[in-house]
Amino acid sequence: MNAPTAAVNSIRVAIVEDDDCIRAGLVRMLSRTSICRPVCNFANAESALSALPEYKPEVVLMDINLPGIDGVECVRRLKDKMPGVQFIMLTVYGDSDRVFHSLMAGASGYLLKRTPSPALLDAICEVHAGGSPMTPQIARRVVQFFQKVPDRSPQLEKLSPREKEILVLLSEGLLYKEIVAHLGISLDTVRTHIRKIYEKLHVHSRTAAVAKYLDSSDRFLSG
Amino acid sequence: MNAPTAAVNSIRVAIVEDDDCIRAGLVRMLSRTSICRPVCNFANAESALSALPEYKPEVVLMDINLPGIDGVECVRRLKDKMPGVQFIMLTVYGDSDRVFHSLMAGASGYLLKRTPSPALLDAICEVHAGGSPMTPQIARRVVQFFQKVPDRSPQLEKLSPREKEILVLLSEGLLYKEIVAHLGISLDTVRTHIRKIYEKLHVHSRTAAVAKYLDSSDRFLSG
DNA sequence: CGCTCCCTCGCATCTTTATGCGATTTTAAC
DNA sequence: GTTAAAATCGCATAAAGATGCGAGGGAGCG
Repeated sequence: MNAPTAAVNSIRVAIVEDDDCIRAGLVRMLSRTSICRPVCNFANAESALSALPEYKPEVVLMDINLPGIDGVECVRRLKDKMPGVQFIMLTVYGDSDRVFHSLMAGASGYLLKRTPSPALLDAICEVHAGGSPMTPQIARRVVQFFQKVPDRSPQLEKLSPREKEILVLLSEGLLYKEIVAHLGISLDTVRTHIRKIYEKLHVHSRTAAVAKYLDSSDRFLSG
Repeated sequence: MNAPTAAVNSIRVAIVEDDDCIRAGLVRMLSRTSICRPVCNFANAESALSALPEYKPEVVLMDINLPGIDGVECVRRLKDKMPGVQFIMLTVYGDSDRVFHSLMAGASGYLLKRTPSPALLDAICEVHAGGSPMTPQIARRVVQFFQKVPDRSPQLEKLSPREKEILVLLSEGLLYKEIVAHLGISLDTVRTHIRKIYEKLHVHSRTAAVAKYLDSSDRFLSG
């Protein structure tokens, strides 16, 4: 099974890349394998946006730097129309901001353009199988995101258990009277607790307290 | 240069793993290369916490499942004492919650125990070079974090640019009058915008709006 | 025992928000 | 060239929130 002809079960791949040379190279590379098949390719986001969906690719290789509409925005719009399609971003270097914007736009993988062909093929398979291929360098950028809150806010730790409990309810948008109903205490008691919370967090409004709370702890997880 | 003897410039690796068999296997494997060198190994977190720092490892392979203090907590405490050391978590399968807890505790890599030896060695080098090796499956878990609102909050997208702008200010805890000063518009205009925001988000208080906003979009990035 | 902290409750007052019902202008879309 | 949406402003009223002052009961500590 080394025939370069398109296998029926090969992964349908689309390419969006403005450099003619690189684009042709990718097409050629994909054509030489049986696991992938280039079904279409575009030199800019505009043409990809209008014509790419017709080809029903399963995986899209997307250059992040495109003239006009850039790769991130292109992914955002395409992902909206084709939620099941997997996008791999290609970039010349790991631009931190764009990594996140791409991931948030719906991309699943993030590779450097100088990735060798075999690794790129692996990545296409991985992303097609539900993984998120990315270079360790780029992964580190992502990982650092989860580490940037070293000591979950010193002020927050000064709150008493009851105060933390109420702060959580505040952050969920409950009215004072709803907190009253929820905790079975009087309105004035709620006021007193919140007053203390404000003192300890050095704020003067509930939204500021909530902002400080949500901004300085693991709003990510349950515990 | 195939001598199993410790090279001077080899990466100093520590191992924390409660399964004697696996631990011995890792030590043996690392001993057979010139790029790494096992400098110590422990069967539980407690002994690692007290003795590991003395050996000054550069990379630590940490089993996530340990009796008593678990691997995540162990990393948290060790990372506190040795910020420059890189930790790679080892797990039998990709447990979603623990992935994040590990990353937040300070781990940089996350691999499955069944990772083949060459790949594990690569990972040690990568983490030592500032990367974050992880399997594509685990990377996907991390990536999904940035996408966890598949259609990034339908309601939020209905907001006009100005409304989004004001919502951001609201979420930072600014008073109406502060928003007035910030945007150079009248108090009543701010009211009108916020009224529309409430309508579109189906809420009736600023905190509820902020909660909805922070809970369903990119609180991560600038724009 | 006195001290401190937490949780509870009350009253009074002032500020901030929420919302109903308007309006005009500009710009983009059909 | 009408329609629609966005951004701007105004007035009025009612609800919610912020804050000052005070106070009693219980848990824990030196």
